[in-house]
Amino acid sequence: MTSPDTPRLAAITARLRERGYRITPQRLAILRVLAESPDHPTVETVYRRLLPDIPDLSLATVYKTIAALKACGEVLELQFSDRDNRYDAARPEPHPHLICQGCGAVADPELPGVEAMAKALARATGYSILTHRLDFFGLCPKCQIKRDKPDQASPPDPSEKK
Amino acid sequence: MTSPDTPRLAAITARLRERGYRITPQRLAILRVLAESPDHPTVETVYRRLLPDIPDLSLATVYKTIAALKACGEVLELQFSDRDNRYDAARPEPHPHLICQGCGAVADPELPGVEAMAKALARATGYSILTHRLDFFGLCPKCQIKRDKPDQASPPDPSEKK
DNA sequence: CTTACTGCAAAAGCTTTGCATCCGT
DNA sequence: ACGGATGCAAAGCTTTTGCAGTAAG
Repeated sequence: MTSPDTPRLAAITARLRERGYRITPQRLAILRVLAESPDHPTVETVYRRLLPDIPDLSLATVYKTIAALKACGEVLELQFSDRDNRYDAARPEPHPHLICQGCGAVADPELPGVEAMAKALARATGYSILTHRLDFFGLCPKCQIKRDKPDQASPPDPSEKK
Repeated sequence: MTSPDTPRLAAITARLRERGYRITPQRLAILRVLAESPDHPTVETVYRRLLPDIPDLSLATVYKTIAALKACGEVLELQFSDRDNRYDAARPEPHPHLICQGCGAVADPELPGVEAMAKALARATGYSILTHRLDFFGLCPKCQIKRDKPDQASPPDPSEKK
């Protein structure tokens, strides 16, 4: 029932182990979701996806596992103050995101050039730039259509909610 | 004692008025801070700066005033989930920020090119892009120096804290 | 005068923490 | 066995909300 480890998942567990973290079944499952979900899940989403398989999983464990990943630099955290943070352990290095304000989808567009901006900025300002965040907010094609038909409005993330 | 209105402050109050919002002394003071502070203050910071002049000001009023500004599109909100949000009513349109992780300073570097990226992205993905956020995180020159002398570490925002 | 605004306190979220028990290594 | 991890519940923080009194237009 357990799928084979992807290279990325293997790299994460290796890193955690060498930092002294233990790989428990809960952690492995959480890491798998974080490393293999292309949708930048929230903590809640990770939790709910795993609950059927691990009925006594706790939200705290998901938070703590993500804290471990952050300490190792193995996850990218997209912070929001008005909604749940979202996580990407598949690509922990900073990269641009395209966020649909209709359905909440988060995509990873290919968009080079930011690194160059960072270098130019560092040169111009004297700052040492360690990381960055580039998010574009808008409406995906689907939500643009739905926006025109007020009948069937598009609630954020209709699939999995409280 | 009251400084003359800057053009930006006048524009904000005009916009609020035409939307049916009332300009109270508290609001005017809050708007003044938000529109004229170059340091992207937090709600707490706005509150503490005004407390000497308006001793019974409440935090809720600051939050509510910012909500009004957001509804009118007259303030830029930089959201963080692990610290207070920061606000810029001087330049409400999206623009890059340079954030020092040592002292918490937020600067407005001149850095064109993001708009072009947004247009290219919209074309390539079919998304309609409404806004964006570009933040660079690093250490300002001062904090780089302090980082080397562990003696006098640089606490975030040494001037005004709880 | 009408209706929005203020300040206070309570409520709401999301995230973190304390602790006893459990289980990787 | 040792020491970190888990799960539960409580605590923490920032932000929002409800309400009675107050004041802008």
